[in-house]
This record gives sequence, C-alpha cells and structure tokens, in this order.
Amino acid sequence: MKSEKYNYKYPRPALTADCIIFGFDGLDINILLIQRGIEPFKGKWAFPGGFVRMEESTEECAIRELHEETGIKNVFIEQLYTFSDIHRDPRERVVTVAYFALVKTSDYKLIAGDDAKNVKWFKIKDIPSLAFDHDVIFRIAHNRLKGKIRYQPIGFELLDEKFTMPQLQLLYESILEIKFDRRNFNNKLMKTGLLTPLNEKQQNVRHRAPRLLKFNKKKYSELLNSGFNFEI
Amino acid sequence: MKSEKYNYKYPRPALTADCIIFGFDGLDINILLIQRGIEPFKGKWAFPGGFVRMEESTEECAIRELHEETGIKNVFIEQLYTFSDIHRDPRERVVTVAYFALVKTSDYKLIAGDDAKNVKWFKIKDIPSLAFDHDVIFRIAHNRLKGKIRYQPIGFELLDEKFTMPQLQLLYESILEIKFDRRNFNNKLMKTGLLTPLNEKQQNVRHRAPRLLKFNKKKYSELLNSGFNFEI
DNA sequence: ACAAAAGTGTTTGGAATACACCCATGC
DNA sequence: GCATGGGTGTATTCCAAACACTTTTGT
Repeated sequence: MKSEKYNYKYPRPALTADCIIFGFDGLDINILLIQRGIEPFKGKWAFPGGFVRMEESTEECAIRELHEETGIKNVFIEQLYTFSDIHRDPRERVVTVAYFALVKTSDYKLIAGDDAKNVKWFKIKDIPSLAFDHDVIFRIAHNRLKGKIRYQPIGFELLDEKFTMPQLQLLYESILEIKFDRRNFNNKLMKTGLLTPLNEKQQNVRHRAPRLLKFNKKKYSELLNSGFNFEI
Repeated sequence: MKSEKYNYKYPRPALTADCIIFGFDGLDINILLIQRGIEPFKGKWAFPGGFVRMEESTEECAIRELHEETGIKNVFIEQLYTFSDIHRDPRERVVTVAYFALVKTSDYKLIAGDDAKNVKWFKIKDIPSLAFDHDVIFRIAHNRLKGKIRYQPIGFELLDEKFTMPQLQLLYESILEIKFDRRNFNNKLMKTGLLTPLNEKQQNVRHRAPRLLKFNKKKYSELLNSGFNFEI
C-alpha cells in the first residue's frame, strides 16, 4: 500500500499555522523561537508552527503546535496574516496562517518538543536570521503589535497583578520603542480610571519605592460596553 | 485511471480565496455578490471566489476569480482575514482567505462568469442572506472598511477625478454611517492640503453649484514620506 | 549627605466641536 | 421670490505636550 493515501482531483497547497509569541520579561520584549531539528533549515531558528489537521481550525492548530513545540498553553492568540508566496517553503507549496500573542515570559516554562532542538526567548535586538520567510513575518507581527497596544489595554496582562507606574511605562516604551514623559504618561493613564492605586509600595527596591497599582477590570468592562475609546 | 490523481500522505483542507468588493455609486456603498449557479447553495448569493491554484498566491487567486466571475479587473485588494471553521463548507473542509477592496461601481461593467448565474451590486441595507459563512465575513469586512477609511485617504479613489466637497462628505457618511457637520468637515479636509480647488463648478445641479476639487497626489506622497498622519 | 528614582501640577498650543448667516441657482 | 443647498469664520472646549522641583529611601 502506498503511503500517500489521500487523493484529490486537483493539487492542494499544504496548510500550516505559525505562532509569533511576544513575551515581556519586565524589562524587554522578547520573541519566542524554536531551533529546527529537521530539514529544511535544520539548525535555524523559526516560529513554532505546523501542519493543520482536518479536525481543527487554523487557530486551534496554532495553539496545539505552540504547546507541542514549546510547552506553552493557555494563550490568547489573534490572527495576524496569511502568507502564501509560492516559494516561501523550498520543499513544496505551503500556505501559512500566522497568529500572534503577547504574554509574560515568567508565566511559562519552555520545553522543547520533538521537532525542535531548542526553544528560547530572544530579545528583539538579538533575533538571528530566521528560517523560511519568518523574517518578513516577524516585521509584520512587530508592526501589528505596536499598533495594537496603543488602542487596547493589553499591556496590563503582561505585568503582575500588582504593578507600578514605572513598570507600565517601561513596558509601553519597550514595545513602542519610544520614550514617554513620566508626568504625562502618569496623567494620561490615571485619567483613564483603569488603574486603582493600592496602599502598598513595591518592596526591595534600591531607592524610593513606587506605589503599587492594579488594573480595574470592572471599569474596563464598563468602558467596553459604553463604546470604548482607550488610547495611549 | 482514477480522476483523483493528486496524492498526499496526510489529508489537506481545500484552499480558496474570496473577494469582498465594496463599491461606491456616488450615493451609497454597495457590495458585489454573485448568485451561485451550482451546488452547494445553488441560487444563493455569495462573494466571488474560488480554489487556489498551485502556481498562484492566494492574492493572485482572489484577483483571478474576481475577474472570471464578475468581469472586474485592475483592483487593488487587501487581505482581510482567513476563515477556517471546520464546518464552514458543507461539502468538505475548506479554508478561505478573504480579501477586500473599495472601488467605484461606475468603473466596471459586470459580466457573470461560468459558475455564476448572476452578478450584482447590492446596497448594504439590501443584502440577502448569503451562502456559506459569508454573512460573518461581510460583517468583518464592513468593520474593517470603517476602520480603514478614517486613517487612509482611500475615499478619493471612489469619486471622479474632479469632485465636490458635498460628494466627498456623502461618501464618508455613507461608509461610516454617521453625519458630519458640513463646516467642520470642510475645514478639516481642506487643512490636510490634499485637496486642490479648481476654478470650475459642478454642472447640471438643481441649485447653487459647488466648486470642483481634485486630489493632490503629489502632496499625498510627500505626506507619506514624512511620516504621515491622515485622519478624518 | 548623596545618589537614585518617585510623586506631582501648570502652562501653552493645537485640534475638535459647536454654531449662523449670506450667496448662487433653478424653478 | 422662494426653495434648495453651497460657502465660509469664530468662539469654546478639550487634549497633548512641555516642563522642574520636592520627596523618599538605601547606602
């Protein structure tokens, strides 16, 4: 019996899903890469991803492959773009649907899966040249992230439940690659009403301890309902 | 010899591309639909689209199918979203990459292709229930269009080379489904510098004739280069 | 005491909004 | 002359940006 047992009247491209996972470590934005253990591009770094099965959507595939290849689970991913250049995979015609997410690195322990020699967070400045067309995919994902964070308060999910204003500012500066005026940043964020100041201060800091804040989820859902206008 | 001559080790979803074409007719925004001539959903209205070939990208496929099924060519399309729900096509597993574009209806003559009984522009208010998951796709496309038009001066391409301020306002109001103050709309648009007033007036109007304008492409490319901030 | 980082408020300029009267044209 | 819709400017409000001094804490 032949091993190619799935037969179609017309040829079909293979379909994959890839995950571009941005991770904030409290200081920098990182990107999650796996080192390929098999050809093509064996030894090169790439985004986790793999072939879509018949019983799963591309989104489910992305989540499954992410888990299999890196150990990460429970991530909310969002569709980024579909890449379908004819020659993007040297083996054969492969179309990939790319997803992205933003997480905090400390929430996950990385475990390399079967097809991957290695899994690692890379600082954005230190990203090596990637397999396939993943350099292109990365640029597009990074731009999307920059756009998204200005209009949606996703930033808060990257910090601990209690966090400080300087931490939040660092996060935004790290993603957007710009600097904010500390006073204006504070004014604007406090004016949203989404941050509740606590009567606690950060511990174990070398100098004056900043106040802790928490994200006000109740206020956020109110804002969402009443036609929402968050913007940094 | 068997007709299913393309054999793969693992099963593959079929891959299609669909086109959501918005058309402005000077008064309303319309959407281009074809009436299906074959099962499934024979007789129902749907977006033009079809199966991706091995020698074309999904974008090229969308453009080709659009031409084959409606006669329309030379359209700049933009990727919208990829739909991969397992049951979105009753025949078998089909993943579709949706593209959208905004054109003026008067630029094109519609010609129904082989698989389509009929091609027609529908006013947004008059859209019938659609085949497959195309209702969902339409909602997503419409929201994307609303978002896009506020940040990119795509509106000008929908009018004649010479147009009037009231026409432009009508266009924006029609897409965004809101009303603008006539004076403020005028002030804001003129302040962009993208509109050059001509020494001509609209002809054959029942009342006071508005002045004609044209879009200043040179100014627009300057703006694009110098980090661009168009917003309505 | 000093070094490091946090906390805070005011002023200014520009953009968005609200708003009303006069003008041209066809009938 | 009247009905329809076009053309235009100003006052106000709000938001964004620029900007500096004082306070806390560890060493």
